[in-house]
Amino acid sequence: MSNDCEEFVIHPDNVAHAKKTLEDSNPTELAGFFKLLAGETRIKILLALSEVELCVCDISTTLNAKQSAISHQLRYLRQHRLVKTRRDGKQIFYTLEREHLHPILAQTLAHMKEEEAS
Amino acid sequence: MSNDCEEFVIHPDNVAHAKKTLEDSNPTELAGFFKLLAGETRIKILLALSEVELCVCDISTTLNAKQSAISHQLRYLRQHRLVKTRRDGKQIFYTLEREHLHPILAQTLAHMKEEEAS
DNA sequence: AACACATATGAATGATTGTTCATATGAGTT
DNA sequence: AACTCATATGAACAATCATTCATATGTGTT
Repeated sequence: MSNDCEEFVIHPDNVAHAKKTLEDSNPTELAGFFKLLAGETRIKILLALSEVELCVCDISTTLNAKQSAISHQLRYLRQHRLVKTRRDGKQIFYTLEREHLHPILAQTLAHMKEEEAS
Repeated sequence: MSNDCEEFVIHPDNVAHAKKTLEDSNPTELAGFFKLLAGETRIKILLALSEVELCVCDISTTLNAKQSAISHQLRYLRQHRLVKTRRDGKQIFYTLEREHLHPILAQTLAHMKEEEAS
């Protein structure tokens, strides 16, 4: 019935090392960051914005998705500083907030073309 | 009532460009990849394995999590070729499958230390 | 001021994902 | 062969997340 392995340390050195590695990182933040990129709609938005500025309307046309779905995702991206907005009349234009773009994401977006091109 | 913006193209050039960018990438695959990293438990497992080999028991001790939760996540990581296994008697040891580790993830794991250390 | 358009948002619904419990499998030990 | 330990897995449940619909806000136009 019991699974005592959780009460004994089987490989103390490795476990100690792994625990230290964990403590030295920030898994929660990391996972949170990847969650942003883990949605197809959000990734599409980021890719769509990777070279041009688009208004909400353009984005929903591009992705062929409902305006409100896009708006909700944009809010999420906005809150996490991945995109920024500019109002022009009735329209609101979105661009990538490149300064806040985690180097990892920047690289990813860059990588994409190369890989797909080959 | 209507929101016609989805039927008219507001900024044709930008939309065309964005559509092309989208077609040239693979958003579904990309999102799928990030989904792997978007779980706190999975990221912790990957971090824990980043420098040492661990058996399932060690991992659940390290993360202070239930064995079956870990096993389920390990299966997921295995299926996606992020980790590989080696059996030694009753125990099964997990290591990162570095060859299959997407460059993005490899960099991320490398980055971590540097950033947290500073 | 009334209207139309672009975007945002709240609430509800549906889909996806993670964890748990119970149990199965497979290896070593007696 | 019976038993124990380590891991895996199926099914149920809980939690999280994305999308929809209805409606609100804010801007420009008549």
